Amino acid sequence: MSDLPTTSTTLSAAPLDAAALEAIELMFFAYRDFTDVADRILEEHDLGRAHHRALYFIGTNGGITVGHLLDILNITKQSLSRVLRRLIDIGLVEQKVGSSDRRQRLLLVSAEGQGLLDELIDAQRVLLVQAFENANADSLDGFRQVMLSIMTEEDRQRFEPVIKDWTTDRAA
Amino acid sequence: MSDLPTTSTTLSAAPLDAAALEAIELMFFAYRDFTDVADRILEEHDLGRAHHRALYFIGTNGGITVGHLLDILNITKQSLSRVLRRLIDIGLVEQKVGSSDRRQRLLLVSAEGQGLLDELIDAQRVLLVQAFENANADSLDGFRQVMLSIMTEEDRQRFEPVIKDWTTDRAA
DNA sequence: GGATTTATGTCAACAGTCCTGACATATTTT
DNA sequence: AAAATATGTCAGGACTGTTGACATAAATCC
Repeated sequence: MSDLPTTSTTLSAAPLDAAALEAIELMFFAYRDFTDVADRILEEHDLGRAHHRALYFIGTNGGITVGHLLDILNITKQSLSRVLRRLIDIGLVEQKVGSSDRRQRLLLVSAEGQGLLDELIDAQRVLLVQAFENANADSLDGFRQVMLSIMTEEDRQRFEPVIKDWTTDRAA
Repeated sequence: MSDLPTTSTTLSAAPLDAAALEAIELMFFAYRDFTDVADRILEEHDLGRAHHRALYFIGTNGGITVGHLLDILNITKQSLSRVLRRLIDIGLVEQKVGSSDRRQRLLLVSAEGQGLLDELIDAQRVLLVQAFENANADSLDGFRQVMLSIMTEEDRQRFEPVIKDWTTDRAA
């Protein structure tokens, strides 16, 4: 299906280009406002976005190694170190020596860390659920498909190939 | 339609919540990879994202005032000043005294600035057009609807209520 | 078992971007 | 003439990212 691009590409170039130009701005404003709801919570704890990202991926990948976290975040270990040190010092994240490889430091969120993470996730989840409810039922899948297509193949592989069809559960 | 939330919300809460959790990560990875293609070009010119944003909104709003640009970007004038100074000093942006209000400094991209901006827009446009082509035809509208719903009402008003239905142009 | 590689941590310095607070100038409005 | 507005700038601080250099402990290789 992706082998006949020249024909359809040429024919639909202008409208797709116009949509792409609008999408550049959609990405900017939507992402800004999306991160904003978390930033307000983080401010109360004197934490930044980098702390949020680390806490998030540690929380959703309990026992993750430092190296794997670096792979996900795509930053240097020195950058992560500063953030991680802080999260550990204030007791939001804990470290455990790896069982099979004792060089590894497995990362885990503490109860307090989970509390903050829940708060952060809830804020963004509320925003997203509202957005999904505002849009029509198929919009969610379209959104998902486009977002997956925008990212690199490497990042795309972090996601499940398909999400279960939640629309059928609606009448349940 | 947004006045009967408890019923539909409760019934579809679990699946929508799951989709929202995934969407948090979709936003993170898609936005990162989306900005990355521009960042690589900016690096060659020793410019940052802040310069990109300013250049973009000046280029797409020729003659915009400093104050209006501040409204769009939601940053302080001191932050913008540093970025703007640089763009003006290296000749990518020019200023013109306002005709009706001579206190205003109307901002315009130079020919050289437009060249760089075209390069930046092209890079992201290619990525987006590919994404739109990978996804099915309706996905674009779903993507658009969700992105619009995520942002604040204030930001949403910057967009046209509807985009012309490009799917009909496909056979043209 | 000694040499090498790997996983992690840290010190130092620099850059980009954002913020707050304080002032200054020119122009418009009251 | 006084007050408000649009813009610019100086100073200093915070967060987050980078590079480069080292250090330690543990695993792996030969």
